[in-house]
Amino acid sequence: MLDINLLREDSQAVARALADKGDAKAVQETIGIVLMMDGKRRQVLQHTENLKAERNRSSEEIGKAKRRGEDAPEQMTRMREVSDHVKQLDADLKEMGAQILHLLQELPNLPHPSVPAGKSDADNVEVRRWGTPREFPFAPRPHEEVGEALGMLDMERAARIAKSRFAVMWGPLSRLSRALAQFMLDLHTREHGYTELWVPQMVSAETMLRTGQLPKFEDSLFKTVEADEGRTLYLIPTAEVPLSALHAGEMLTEATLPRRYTAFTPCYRREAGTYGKDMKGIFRNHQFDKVELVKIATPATAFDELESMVQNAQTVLERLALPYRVVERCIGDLGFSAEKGYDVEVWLPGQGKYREISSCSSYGAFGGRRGDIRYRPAGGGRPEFCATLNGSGLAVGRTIVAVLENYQEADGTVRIPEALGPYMAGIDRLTPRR
RNA sequence: GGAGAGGUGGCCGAGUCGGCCGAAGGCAGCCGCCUGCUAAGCGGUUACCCGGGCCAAAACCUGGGUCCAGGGUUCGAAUCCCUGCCUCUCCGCCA
Repeated sequence: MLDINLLREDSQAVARALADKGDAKAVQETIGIVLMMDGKRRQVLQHTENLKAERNRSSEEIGKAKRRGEDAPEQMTRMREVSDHVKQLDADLKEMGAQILHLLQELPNLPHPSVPAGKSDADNVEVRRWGTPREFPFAPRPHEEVGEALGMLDMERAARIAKSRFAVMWGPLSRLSRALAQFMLDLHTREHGYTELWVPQMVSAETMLRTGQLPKFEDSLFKTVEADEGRTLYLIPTAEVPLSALHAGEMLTEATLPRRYTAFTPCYRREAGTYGKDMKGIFRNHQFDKVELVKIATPATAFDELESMVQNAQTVLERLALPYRVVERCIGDLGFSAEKGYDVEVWLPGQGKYREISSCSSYGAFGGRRGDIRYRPAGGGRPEFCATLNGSGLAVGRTIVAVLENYQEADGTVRIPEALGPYMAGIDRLTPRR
């Protein structure tokens, strides 16, 4: 959520900055309405506060009179009217405030000036590349073929017991999944300074609102059905949701910042509107595992924290010897809440492309304001909103895809990356089961 | 599932028969004094949010709101009533 003061001070600058991020006209319009309503609300607010001041004064006088043993019937009658009036005005104010808040929440974050221009992911800017894609003496196959040939990836039975876009992994492949998650968590907690958390995988509608998932992305969430409709729980689409909601409404002390959290959870996504896209295998499924990284920092350090977070994600791929590139997302591809962000894309020989395996974003104070996470500055002074960041470190499902494709051999076997040695109980190669 | 207790400032905690309570006291923080260092001690100070004034901004002044949340009673609610959420204790039950 943007700071409304930004709009009051220079709405044109905000409108210009947001022009490329969404529907420029709609944004312009929203800003106009917000300012109009804000002005009106403040007028009513002043009026109301004057009445309240009068009421407070009067009530005090009445109190004093009563203690003297006197009575003040006329005053009480008059204040009764004032009170009724105030009640009505308060209700109006509440309504106006809610509307303004609602509109404010529809405005996306301002892109940082360093973010490259552009409309879609096609305009993202490659910032670095690591590793050399392996030369195959045969045509490398896509992961679903490799997995199915191994007899370890079973999309058919998964579709039968659930529906399409679900998977069953057998034996050593299943173990590979677990090994990858374990490896990533160990890396981030032991070497990158993150604290591992175990969090709810279902959260309240309120939490979904506070983390920006609702109302916009209702279509892409799975929700549960409960007897009490008011308490519907949603399955998390990413651990970012519970992690970034963790300190909602809290006041942190600067000395404890930045907080670096990581959590391994399944993620559930409806993937509505993606029919026909990445239909094969486990690249885009309704359920997948992910190790998530979340940071809560001071706004001043947010960009440094973003850079180190990307580095943390890269390290996972480097240890697994998987070639990747990093692109900086352009304004159009930045997303609603981000002020700056990078995607890490892993090389997939089966597709002959680099594909996203991690997305790291800095939300800045926009995230802290929306989630109401503040900190008290070290030297004292007024509380400030924290900056929030998040990134994948990494999506386990897609890492499996990358391993299957990059480590496949002509004979249909798949080698296990060396870094996973300690986690695979001596298995160094996946060989077809019979 | 049954019975009871409770949710107060960064933290702990007091709030009597509704008014003099944004709230005693403590801890922690900050400023100053003192002290070879440290520890201790002494004095002062510190809630948050939103308007308005002033204004480049802060400070400051001023008004309002906030004692889990939402309603209600009342001239006036941290204090009374209702609902919800959460926590704790005891009993039962299940793992």
